[in-house]
Amino acid sequence: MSHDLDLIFAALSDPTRRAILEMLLEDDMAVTDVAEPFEMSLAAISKHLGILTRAGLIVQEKRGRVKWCKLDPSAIRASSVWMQGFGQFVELDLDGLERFLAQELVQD
Amino acid sequence: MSHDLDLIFAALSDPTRRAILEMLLEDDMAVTDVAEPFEMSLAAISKHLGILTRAGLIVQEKRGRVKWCKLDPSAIRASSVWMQGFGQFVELDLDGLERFLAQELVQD
DNA sequence: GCTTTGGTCAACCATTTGGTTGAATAACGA
DNA sequence: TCGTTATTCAACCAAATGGTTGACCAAAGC
Repeated sequence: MSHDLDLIFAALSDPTRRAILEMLLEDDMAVTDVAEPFEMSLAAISKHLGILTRAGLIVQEKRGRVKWCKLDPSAIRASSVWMQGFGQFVELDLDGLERFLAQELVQD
Repeated sequence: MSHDLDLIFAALSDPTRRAILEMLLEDDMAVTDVAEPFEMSLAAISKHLGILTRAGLIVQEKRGRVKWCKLDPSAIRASSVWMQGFGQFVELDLDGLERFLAQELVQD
């Protein structure tokens, strides 16, 4: 529950795990399907998913023999809040954020 | 120059380094002064500062025998931009961001 | 029931990480 | 010039990380 920034940032520091998060942005996925595009063992992916889960970045729910993985917004929000503590940085980023929000509106 | 998210998030995953960043938010500091509140060797802090520098989170500038450390916004911005890719998350965080921005206006 | 499918566990390995200490370097102050 | 201050370097260490493989368990499917 309490968002551990150590775990969150450590989880985000690995490119495989960031790629997994980006995949889950598209849709919820089963473990096997998450593993498919990567050139590493299923066990390795399973470990990565465990790290993402412990960091609170995803949740895993077992239905039948399939374990579904889906994004959990709360941890990303926690780290994002920490970053917002860097007021001057957020201020400097307003341009980018504005562009982003404009783009969001188009997509709706 | 190219912001390496691996390095940035790995740098942010250590509590000592996040504390250092928060200290530098107050003011630029010399290496010895950065080390003062921590119960670890100066060499260890020097390593942490190296990691923050390589991640692009701070810049170090030597004047005389003193090396000054200051925040560098660009890397935080890079990671923040990556997070913004998670559109649904940003959307969920807009309330907090609005409060933050309102607070910023008061401070000006 | 038996076989396949989905996923984890355990043991292992190489590499990286975060710390230590002691020596080295470089600039300032007297 | 000499000692002090600021900082890094090098060697070392224990623990964590990211991967492997093979055995294992549980749920379907035939």
